[in-house]
Amino acid sequence: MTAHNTSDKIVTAEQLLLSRGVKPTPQRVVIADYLLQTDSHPTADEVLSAVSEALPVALSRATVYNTLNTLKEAGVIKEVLTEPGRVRYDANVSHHHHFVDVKTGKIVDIPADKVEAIGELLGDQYKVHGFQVLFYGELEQH
Amino acid sequence: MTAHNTSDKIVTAEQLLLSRGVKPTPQRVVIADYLLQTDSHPTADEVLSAVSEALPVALSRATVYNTLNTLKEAGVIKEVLTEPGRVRYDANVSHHHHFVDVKTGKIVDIPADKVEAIGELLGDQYKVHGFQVLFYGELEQH
DNA sequence: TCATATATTTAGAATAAGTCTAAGTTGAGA
DNA sequence: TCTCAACTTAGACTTATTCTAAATATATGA
Repeated sequence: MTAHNTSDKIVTAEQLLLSRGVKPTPQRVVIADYLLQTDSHPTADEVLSAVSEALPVALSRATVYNTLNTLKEAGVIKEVLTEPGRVRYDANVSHHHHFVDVKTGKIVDIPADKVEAIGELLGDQYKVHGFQVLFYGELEQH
Repeated sequence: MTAHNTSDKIVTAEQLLLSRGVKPTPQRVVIADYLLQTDSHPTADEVLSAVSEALPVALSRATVYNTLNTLKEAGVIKEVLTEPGRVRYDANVSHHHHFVDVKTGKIVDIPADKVEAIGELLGDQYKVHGFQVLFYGELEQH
């Protein structure tokens, strides 16, 4: 299966892993592939069950966690924290934001340019209850 | 002990709880009080040890969790999600953002108005590696 | 005040997400 | 083909949090 990465070129999960220096084992390929073709921001457990049922070979929970960490360290995927106690994963590693529907829990990507005029905006597509900007970086001394 | 809430009036933790319809038991008062006078965005465990050591009476872990959930539901405090696997708490319930120092883990509040021109900004006080806008709200149908 | 109902707190058991460990499997290169 | 390092695995372990059931405290009404 193929998927779009941040560039416009269509790449296979295998090619993507190779390009990031990750050995494309069958388990890693199938997990990366699943993340590339979904927009559902799944948890590790959701990855495990989705991939397991579409797969003949068994896949262990430990491998799912190992692989997600490997892919994250290699820059192939990103963590998304939206709710307490669970980590979600996103194969869209471009700079973007997230909109969480508080009723359904659905998470959709918001392109970075949409957020330039952060206050208003999204007005006709989304009912924004609130938003949280989370900065990562370094404090200067004192 | 007294603390500033979002208004300028100085209120005791007890007065704050009463105003939010939460019965001010000693345990709740001491926990709310601790949160009001710190800016460290502590986890439940950090609340437990900080409050326990400053307290003659024992305080159980379950009470800390119960109280944090009660205070959150009453709007006295907010959850802050910055890292996987841990929930932090903030008695500043005004609309504001957070800056996480990736070296030290220190979390500081960023006033909402600072974020109006989100891209540049913070330039001379902080080295911003990146930021994440997290929206909460509701999707319109389709 | 006393009795009773209700809310709160507690210790510890239970759960859930994630990590670790040690053994087994795989595959690339000599 | 053999070997070694990398990878995967099951299940034990850890950590954060919730649940349970009993004990305690508080409020209410006679």
